[in-house]
Order: sequence, then structure tokens, then C-alpha cells
Amino acid sequence: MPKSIYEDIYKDLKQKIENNTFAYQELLPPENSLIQTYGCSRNTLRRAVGLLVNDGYVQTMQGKGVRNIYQPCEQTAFTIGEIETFTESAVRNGQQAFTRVALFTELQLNKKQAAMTGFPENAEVYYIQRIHYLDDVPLIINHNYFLKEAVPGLTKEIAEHSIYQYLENTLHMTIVNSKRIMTVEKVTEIDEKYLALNIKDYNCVAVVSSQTYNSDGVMFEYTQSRHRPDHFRFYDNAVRK
Amino acid sequence: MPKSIYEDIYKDLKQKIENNTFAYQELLPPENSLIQTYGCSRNTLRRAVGLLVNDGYVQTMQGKGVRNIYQPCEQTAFTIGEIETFTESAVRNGQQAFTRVALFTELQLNKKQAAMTGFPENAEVYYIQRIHYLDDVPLIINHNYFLKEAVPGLTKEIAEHSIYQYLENTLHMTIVNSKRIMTVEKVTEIDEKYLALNIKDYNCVAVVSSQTYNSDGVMFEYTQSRHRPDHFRFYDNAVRK
DNA sequence: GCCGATTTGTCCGTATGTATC
DNA sequence: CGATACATACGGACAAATCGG
Repeated sequence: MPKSIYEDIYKDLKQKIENNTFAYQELLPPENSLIQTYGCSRNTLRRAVGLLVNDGYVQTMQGKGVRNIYQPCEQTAFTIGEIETFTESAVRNGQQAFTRVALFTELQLNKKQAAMTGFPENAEVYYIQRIHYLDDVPLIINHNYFLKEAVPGLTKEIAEHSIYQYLENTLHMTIVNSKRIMTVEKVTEIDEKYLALNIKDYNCVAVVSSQTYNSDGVMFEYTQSRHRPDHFRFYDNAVRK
Repeated sequence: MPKSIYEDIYKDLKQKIENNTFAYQELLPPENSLIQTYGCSRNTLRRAVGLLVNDGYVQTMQGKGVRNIYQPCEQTAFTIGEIETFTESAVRNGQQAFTRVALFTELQLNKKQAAMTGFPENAEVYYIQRIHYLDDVPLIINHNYFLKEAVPGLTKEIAEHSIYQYLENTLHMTIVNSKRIMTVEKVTEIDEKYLALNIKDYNCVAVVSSQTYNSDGVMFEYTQSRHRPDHFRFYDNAVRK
């Protein structure tokens, strides 16, 4: 099912840019020309271009045109920057992903845990520890907290496969946005144990803490992802307002 | 000089949200109501709201309304997430900022440097090392590369004060966007020397590498910022497309 | 379960402003 | 100065989701 025109145009232009249809620093065809090409209105085309601007793919210049500033990234390791599953990301990069569940429990949050996660005190959650392997190397240990109320029927078997597939396909939940904070922390015993980090080497991990909301506006997940520092990259494009 | 209506509305709503005019999880007034309030068109209002969605301040729900999902952040330390000067950020957080220039040179990039920065080979640049102090604690060491062609007349004196003020006020350059990559790296001798990092403590730094473009579409700056890991936070909000 | 009212989502056409060439 | 190209803003039409009676 086709979703929307502006989205289709966005994807088409994005792909053209990634395929080097336009050289780096080259101007894209002007709005009027693209409107002709896609047979859409000006607003619709501009909306698609706006998404490319947010992605850091192009830059619009009043009076001049739209410049391609996309450069393919070196892409050595794991990538973030969107809401994307570990498995999705691995597949995209042509790598072999595997997930192991180290702990699957249910608990009621105490005050400290509530403050950390952003859930209300005494909230009932699933607490899951999972280790993500890429090409047989343990890269990430995830501490997942899922609100039971919003994610009923979660099991260890689902956690071993794909929680997000369960959320979207079975529970028909829609993930909308995810607030993240990136920090660097000392390795813990758990990190050492599961990530096989040698203390002599790195004594830190990259930590991504995220609060994820569904389309009902409820925060249903808090996750702390602890990454091996040597396989961690976080992309971002900031646009001056 | 007033810039644009949607921007004004965006700022006004943003401030209202930050000031807790609406409770967490509360619905904002519906579009039609806000259109009345601001006396603008629907498109204009929706544009303002769209910016708030990108910021992770609100969530729109078709058929229901616009929900406030803003939660004030704990705000212990240094903050990124926008294009913002070190000094700007410090002032915003009510802290005392100071910048020391450790090195100010000009150089022509070799192949390796060109690959790292994204500038063309043999490009002429200013290479500057600066240490940023917050409340007398050295937090960041910056390795700045500025394209001489685009940033003429840079001096050590300017670097000690504020390069961005020089760019915007004197050269009348407009900064548009900045692509960033966050990684974690081992501390170097330079890091240890200037950041006073004890090797026994953390042996890593948080590294933000950024390529910054001006309104002419030219990348005029490459900077590698190396942060003390214990004072580093990187905020982000990802929206599902 | 249906229907209508409310509310957000998408799309179009047009007018005007501003920067560049 | 005129032509080109992007930026802002308005108004209208219809679709889709939600909610209450």
C-alpha cells in the first residue's frame, strides 16, 4: 500500500542521491523541474526536500538551488541514527546478527529505578538483559525495561527472536519516537562478563539510554544499551534553526 | 527583525511547554483553537508543531490531539544536540566558560589528513588546538580545521575569543548544518596532558567529529572534539518516518 | 454498531517576498 | 533590471482516525 506522495518522492530522491545520480556539490534540478517530473504540487515536493535537508543529504540555498552534500560514510561498524532494530541494522550492513537472552524477569520498580527509567514508581515491567552478537562477536548488552501494561504477553522466546516484530506485528503497536542520551561509562562486571572486554584495553563503554513512545503517546520502553567502544558509531545531522 | 510567523509560534509554544503550561501527557489545544490564538493559517501552525515533534516535545495523534511528552532533563553537565557554541552552551547552563588556544598553525593537508577531514587533498587550512574550561575544569580539547579560503583572516586572538562570532558578525557567514559522528577512543598523550585525565581512572574519551557547512554549501570546518567522558552527554530524538 | 462531530494528515493552487544571477 | 529559484503564508478540499451519543 502506497503511503503518501511526499514520502515516495523523498525515497526516490534519496536513492538517486545515494546512487550518485548527482555528484557531490552538484545542484539538483530546480523545484519547478522536479514538480514536473513527479507531477505533484510545490508544497509536496518541498516537503520531500525538507526531509532530505534533515538527513543532511542536501542543502537548500535561496536564489541558487538545492546542493547535494551527501557523502557515503566509511561504514566500518555498527550504525545508529534512526529507530532501527539491531537485526535490521545488521542485515542492512550485510552482517550476521544473533541475540542471546541472559535474563528475563518481571519486577516492580522502586524509587531509584523509576527515576532512572522515567516510568512511574511501582510500575510493573519486564526486565530483560540481552546480548547482541555481530559475526559472533558480542557487541552490545541491552538492559530493556518494557511496561507490562503496554506490552502484554512478552516471553523469553519472543525476546530471543525480535521484540519489535512482536510489538508491531502481533500487538499492532506503532513506534513513534525515541529520546536518547549518549554517555560514556566505566565498564561494570556485567559488561566485562558478557562483552569479553579486557580491562587492560578499554575500561569504558558507550552507553545509549533511550525512552521510546508508541502512537498512544505512552512511553512503553526504557533501554540502556552498553556498547563495546571500539565498535560504536553514532551519526547525527544538526540543522541551524 | 522578526523572522517568520511559524518560527515565532514555535518558540512561543516551546517556551510554554518548558514552563509547564501543559502537564506531561496533557493534550495541547486543538489546531483550530491555536489557529485562533495566533491568528495564522493552518499550514503555518502545523509547521510550528512539526518542529516541536522533531524536538521530541510533543507527539501528534491523528483523531486525538497533540500530546505533551516533554520532560525536563536532569541537566548535570555539558549538553549538545544543536549547533551551539561551547560558550553559548555554558551561558545557557549558567556556567563559567574559558577557552585556551594551545596551538595555532596553518598547514596544507596531506592525503591522510584529507581523508580524515573530508577536505580535498592539499587544501590550505588553519589547524587550531583549543582547550575549553568550564568552571576552571578542562573538559574538551578541540582540534579545529578551518578552510583558509572560506575563513580568511583568522588569528590566534580571534580563536581565544570566539571563532563563530567572527564568522557570523565579521565575515557574515551563515552556518547551516553540521554532520557529526560520535565515537569512543583511547586517550592520547595530548588528551592526558590537557584534560588532566588520570589513566587509572578513564582510559577513553568521547569523540565528536563534525563537518560543518555554510550557506554557500561549502564545508568550511572539520572539528574533532575530545571530551572528558565523565562530563559528556549527547541528546537526540529520533522520529519514525 | 452506526453516525456525526472533532481532530489531525495529505495535497493542491496561488500570492507574495527575498536572494541570486 | 528582469529572470530564476527558494521561502513564507494563506485558503480550501478531502481523507483518516478517534470519540461520544
